[in-house]
Amino acid sequence: MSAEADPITDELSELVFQVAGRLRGGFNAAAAELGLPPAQALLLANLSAPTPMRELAVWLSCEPSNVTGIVDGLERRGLVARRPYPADRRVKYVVLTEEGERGRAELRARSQAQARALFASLDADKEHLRDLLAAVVAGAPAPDEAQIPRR
Amino acid sequence: MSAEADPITDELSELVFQVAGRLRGGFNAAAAELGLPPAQALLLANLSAPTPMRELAVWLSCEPSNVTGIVDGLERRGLVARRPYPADRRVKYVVLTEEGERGRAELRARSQAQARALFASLDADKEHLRDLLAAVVAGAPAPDEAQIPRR
DNA sequence: TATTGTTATACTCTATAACTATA
DNA sequence: TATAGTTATAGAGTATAACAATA
Repeated sequence: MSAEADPITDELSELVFQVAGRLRGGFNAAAAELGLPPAQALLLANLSAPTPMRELAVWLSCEPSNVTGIVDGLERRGLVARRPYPADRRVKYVVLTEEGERGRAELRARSQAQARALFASLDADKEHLRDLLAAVVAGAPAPDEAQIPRR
Repeated sequence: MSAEADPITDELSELVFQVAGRLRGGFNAAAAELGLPPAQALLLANLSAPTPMRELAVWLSCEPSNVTGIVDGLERRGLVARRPYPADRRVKYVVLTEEGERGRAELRARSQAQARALFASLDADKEHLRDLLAAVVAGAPAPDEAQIPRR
């Protein structure tokens, strides 16, 4: 079967990539305004509670060895700190500093402002779009389970 | 205003990233099956007619210097060729070889199969999702001007 | 032995700047 | 002068493998 056999799938893929690209661009711009590289900003935005390094690697869908460098960067900026975990001394918890709390709130506020502008024209259809996208996520088998879940 | 003031925007952003992530994963997997790195696969999938290098850089939203390496890779694999443009001898057109045509069709078929599976559960709502996403793209101001610049 | 985090290393992708050949 | 493509180089981002400390 040719690629032209299912035009609606091509349209959906193209549109999802476009919307995601604008969201990512807005997030990266917000991060740059705060002087943060994208990977550090992504970790900061999702760090709401003390979390072991190993779990951060799952959130970011990357190897644990890379988390070391990302956390190093956030620690150098004074936004997070490593804290020992007495019950298992191999483990280190990453926690937000007070400045990290402020930076995280600022980053989330700025990136959300961009996202709000992107979806503004939908008005009352926003719930509708959410439900359809949720159906896609729920209805399709997860390729792997690594997807920055909660906030 | 706090980040919790607009939960629907957070939900929409999260869901768009999840769906886009699965699409991208499916595309990259299809590319890997053909032995193509993501950037080369992206160019191959979008090359339907002879195109100047400069325009490919606009398509890929990257600097022209990077297109050189990507086209080098595709040329090494025999999938594309550079063709001189007599009317302006500075310009090179990138064209698909016969093997490139086959590879492109195969890549598009495989990635589309993954996308079709992802959206399958929507059934008749696919048109609905498409219209809502199209409204987002049409209703939001383009973040950068990467839209048919000149010529 | 297995696991957490780290280090060292390499590869991909991308941006900047300088270069060439044309215009 | 300006433009198309190239080259050289540097910087993120990520993967693999080996290591120390701890379990």
